[in-house]
Amino acid sequence: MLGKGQDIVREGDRPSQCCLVLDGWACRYKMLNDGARQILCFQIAGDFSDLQSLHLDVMDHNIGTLGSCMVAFVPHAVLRALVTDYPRIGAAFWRDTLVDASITREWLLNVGARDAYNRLAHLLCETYMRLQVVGKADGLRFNFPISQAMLADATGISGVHINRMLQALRQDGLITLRNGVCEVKDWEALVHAGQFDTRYLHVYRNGNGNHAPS
Amino acid sequence: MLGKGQDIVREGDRPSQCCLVLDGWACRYKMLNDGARQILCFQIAGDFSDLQSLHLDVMDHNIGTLGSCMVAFVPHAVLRALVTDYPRIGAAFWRDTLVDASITREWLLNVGARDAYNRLAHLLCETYMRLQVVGKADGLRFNFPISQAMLADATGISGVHINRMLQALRQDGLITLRNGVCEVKDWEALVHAGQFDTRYLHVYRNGNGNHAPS
DNA sequence: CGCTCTCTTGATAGACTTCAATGTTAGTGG
DNA sequence: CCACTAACATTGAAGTCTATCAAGAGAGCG
Repeated sequence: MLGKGQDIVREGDRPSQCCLVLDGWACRYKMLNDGARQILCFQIAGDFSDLQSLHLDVMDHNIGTLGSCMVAFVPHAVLRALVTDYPRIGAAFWRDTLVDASITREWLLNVGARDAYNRLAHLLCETYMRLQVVGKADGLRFNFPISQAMLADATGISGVHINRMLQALRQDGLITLRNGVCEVKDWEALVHAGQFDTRYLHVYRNGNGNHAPS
Repeated sequence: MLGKGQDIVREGDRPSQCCLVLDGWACRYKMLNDGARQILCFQIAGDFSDLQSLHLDVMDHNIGTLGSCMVAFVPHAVLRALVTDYPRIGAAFWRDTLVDASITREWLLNVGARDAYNRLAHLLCETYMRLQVVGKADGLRFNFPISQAMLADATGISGVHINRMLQALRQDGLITLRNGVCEVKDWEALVHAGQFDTRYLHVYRNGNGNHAPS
C-alpha cells in the first residue's frame, strides 16, 4: 500500500520486477527540465505497470502513484518462467502491452487534436469506461481522487483552464465532480463531446460496450 | 512499392498479415470527425508497422504512406509460427512493439508539454537519429520528403505556424530544409532546443549515441 | 489555530489558429 | 519552349483559445 505522490519506478532505473496495480491510482509520467510534467496514462486496478521492463532494460519514464494505491511486485524471473512455460500467458502479457500502447495513441490524438473541453470529456469517458470494465464503477458514479492539477498534467492544459472546463462540463449537465467522486449525468453527451469510441480499448463484451450499463 | 498518400491498413480492419516498411515513409494516424488528422508516428525502413495485429484483431488506427514507400507483407501465420518455434524471435517482436510504444509516449510528452519551436526541434532530432541508426542518413543530411502540412498533423500545430517555426529554426542556424532534404547545421543546439535524449529510443550502441557522427 | 493543499475567480498577456492572398516549384500537354 | 495546373511554401492581419499572474476562499490536518 503506497501513499499519494510516491514514485514506484523512475526513469533510468533497471527494474528486476514488475509492478501490478491492485487498487487505487497510479500513472506513467515524464518530466521536462522546466518542471513540466506530462502524465502518460492512468493505471488502475488490474494494470501491469511496467511489463515492458521484461524486454527493455532501462525505464524511459516514471511510474508513480496519484492517490493511495495498492500494488504487488512480481520478480522478472517469475514472469519469464511463466512466459516460456505457458505461451498463452506470454501472449496475454504481450497483448496487455499492446492495449497500453493503443491507449497512449488515443491520448496523443486527444492532446494533439482536441480542444480543452472535448479533451477533458474524452478523458472522463475513458476513465469511466475502464473503471467500469474492472468493476470499479458504481452505476454512473466512480471514485476519481484526481486533483485538477493532475488533470492538467494529464491533458496538457493549465490548471486554471481545467477548472473552467470542468465548470463548463458541470453547467452543461454532463458530469458532477466533488470530493473525489465523479458522476456521469449525461453519458451520451459526454461521449459525443469527447468523440469517444471504445474500439481502442480493445475490450470485447456482449453488447457494443459503448453505453453505460442501465 | 506504394505511392504517396496510400492507406495500407485502416481503422476497423482485421488484417491477416503484417506490413514491414523496407524503405520510404509511412505513418500511423487517426482522424477526428471534423477532418483533423493526428499522425502518431513516422515509420521508416525496418519498422514493422502493425505487429500489434497479431494479438489485437481490430485495427484501432490507420497506417498510410507519407511518401513513396516500399513495403513487404508477411502473413500472420508465418509470424505466429516464427514466434512459437523461435521464442527469441517472439521476444524481439515484442520488444519492437515496446519501443514503438515508448516513442509514442515521447510524442505525447512532446505534444502535451513542449511549445511549437521545441516540439519541432524534438521531432527533427528523433527523425534524424532513427534514420541514422538504420543507415539512412548521409552525415548530418537526410531525406525528409515530409510536407509542412504533414509536420502540422504530426505535431498538432497549424500549417502556418509550422512554416514560421521552421523559419525560426533556419534563422537560428539549427537546420536547413529544402526540396525534401534536411540538414542539421547545429546538432547540439537542436538537441538542446528539443531537450532530446535518446534513451526512449532504446538503441544501444558504442558511445552514448546522443551525438551526431563526426 | 495556523498550515497546506486544492479549488475558484478575474484580469492580462501571449502563443497559436484561422482566413485569405501571393509566390514558388515541378509536372503536363500543346 | 511555353502556357497551364496542382502542390506546396510563404506572408500578413485579425481573432481566440489557453496560459500566466495574482489573490482569495474552503477544506482537511496536526
